Amino acid sequence: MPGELVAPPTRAVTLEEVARVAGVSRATVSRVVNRVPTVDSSIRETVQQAIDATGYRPNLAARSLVTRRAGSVALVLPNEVRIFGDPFFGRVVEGVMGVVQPLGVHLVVTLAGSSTHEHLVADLRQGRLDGAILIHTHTGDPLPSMLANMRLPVVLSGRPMGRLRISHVDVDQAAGARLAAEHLVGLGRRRIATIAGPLDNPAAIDRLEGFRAAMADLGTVDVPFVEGDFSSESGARSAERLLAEHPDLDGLFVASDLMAHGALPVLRRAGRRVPEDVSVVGFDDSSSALVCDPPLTTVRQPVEDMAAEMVRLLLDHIDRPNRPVSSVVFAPTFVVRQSA
Amino acid sequence: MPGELVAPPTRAVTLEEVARVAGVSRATVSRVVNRVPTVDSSIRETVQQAIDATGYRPNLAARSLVTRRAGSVALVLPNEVRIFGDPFFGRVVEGVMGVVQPLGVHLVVTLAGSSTHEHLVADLRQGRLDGAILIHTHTGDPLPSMLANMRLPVVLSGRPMGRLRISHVDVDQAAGARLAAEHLVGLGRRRIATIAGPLDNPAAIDRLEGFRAAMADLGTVDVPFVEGDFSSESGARSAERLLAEHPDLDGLFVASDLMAHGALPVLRRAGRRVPEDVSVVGFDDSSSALVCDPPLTTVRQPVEDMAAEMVRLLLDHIDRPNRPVSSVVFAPTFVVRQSA
DNA sequence: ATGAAAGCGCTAACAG
DNA sequence: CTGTTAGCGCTTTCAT
Repeated sequence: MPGELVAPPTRAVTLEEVARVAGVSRATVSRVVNRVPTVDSSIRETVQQAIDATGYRPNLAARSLVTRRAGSVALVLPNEVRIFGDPFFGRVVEGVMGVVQPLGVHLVVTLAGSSTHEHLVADLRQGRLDGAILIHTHTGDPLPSMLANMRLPVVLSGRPMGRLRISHVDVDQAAGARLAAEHLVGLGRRRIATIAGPLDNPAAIDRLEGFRAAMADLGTVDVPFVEGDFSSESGARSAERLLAEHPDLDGLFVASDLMAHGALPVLRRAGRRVPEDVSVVGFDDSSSALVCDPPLTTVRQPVEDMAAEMVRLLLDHIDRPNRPVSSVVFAPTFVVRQSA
Repeated sequence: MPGELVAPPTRAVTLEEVARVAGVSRATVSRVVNRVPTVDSSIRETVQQAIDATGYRPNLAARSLVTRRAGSVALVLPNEVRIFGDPFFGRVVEGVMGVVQPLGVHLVVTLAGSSTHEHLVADLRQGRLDGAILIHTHTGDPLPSMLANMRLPVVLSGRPMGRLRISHVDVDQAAGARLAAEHLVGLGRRRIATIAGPLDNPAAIDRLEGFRAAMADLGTVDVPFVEGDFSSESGARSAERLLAEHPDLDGLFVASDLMAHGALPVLRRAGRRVPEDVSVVGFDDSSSALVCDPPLTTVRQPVEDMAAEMVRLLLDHIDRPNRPVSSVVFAPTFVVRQSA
């Protein structure tokens, strides 16, 4: 009966039916589906054929009801995603999807915010969500500690503030800043300044401190800096201030590509050519680094890899509730383009 | 016993327990939870108190098993999200979340791609997903027609190619292009050209045709154009070609902000000041419009509203499987910044 | 208006 | 190694 297999069955196929077709019990079919090793291979064969013939697909709701596993994890994005246009996001999603999708695990996206928190906690506790990945959680955000205290599976991007014990993934911020310092100094720059991120943010702190430490090692103990907020607009404002206070500036390390993106036009309008008059180095290697004029030399974070590692950690926490907290730190790389 | 209510219950509260506490049957509690009107108000009251006291939350898996509703919808993003850095994405998610979150519906994000297609179709058919929103689906992508043929709830962003009958929401592309044309001509520009998007894309086609039609109405029948691919890099290449072929260019309509972003530096390096020598108008009002130098005058799509409308349409399709296909078209607005 | 009971499709003891 | 059985927590007739 050609055509029968391609036509969508009106009614979903159940374990029961497969069992009937294969002439075995539901339990056996279930074992085959779940790859339980202790099944006679000839029976397994028969069952598999019945599965293929019927087009059986497990009903996840039913499974979820008994296993108490939802098969979905939350990705909690900072609200700034919309404000700043989030150049990061695509890379994060890609990295996460790479591991989650082959497993058939759903990625539920959520925007941080108090009303979300309640839903998130409820969903996690109800078992509608198995765990959560928190991206760039805001300082003072109670969510990380709340989830950690409830012993719910959670992984953070970036180190947590304070002494919170939560699994997280980070890039070696200080090492990245050092790469920038070495490059700038290696270029012969001597009047180097930096635009930092918001200093209530661990990543911003680590980049600034790391940069200063590296510069000190390279012989410069005093590095002028101004604090931005990671937005392109704050990059512009900060560059203006820096230029006013240090007109002889010849090197600039900007703690995010987005801020660098904002700083570049300011430099240009002030008559400074990049990279001839001042070399500028960014951080992230986000998509905005490429659309900068000139294209930005920057410290690259392996965001996709980091995101993939976050899910892996999370899934492990889900599988082994008593798994100890752990953190993994990735090495940054340096991407030389035209701005330095 | 202070502290008892705040401590997370080890075991989830079930309907059964609430029923016991309230002294009624499970069915009654279920009715209260689901706001069935035919419940005596005093009983409803009692039950509600029991619910509050126990901190009861329905188990969605159990509910889903019987209602055959997953309570989650998919958001299928184009793969280019990662390549182009997707300035759109934040706005789409925000719009969707605005309607989905209060309803407790989960948004499952997916990246377009053949391996995704199988999963998506399977999930939809098994009821693990209630419907799907397809963003900027690629031309020739079989997914839209596949889902439509299976009569699964689906909504598209942008009009479908061909004669496919699928619910969708779009912005009035031609009207947007007309706004650009009128602005440019109103500025006194007479040597106007345009950088189009990929012409296998409905939006790109509509913008180009709309622009030409408007220009014709304004007295110019021949508008030079070159075809880009919506990426910033193609914007740069296209601007180069246009400048080479039409050095006297004084007005430019670029079919996406990202391409305009790429075109601007090319103009500058060619010695053309924007907006003094050439006025440029973009399309989208994505985040990249703001980081352009100078900030981009552009045609704004009400992306958040459009996204919200997409979910509303989708949820309606889910609720009423025989609901007729419909499309809603939003009016663009014009945002004057400094590039024109 | 409320309760009793059936059953959604699946997994997991427990026997055999 | 396989089958039987008992639920998982909820909604929904069907009686009452």
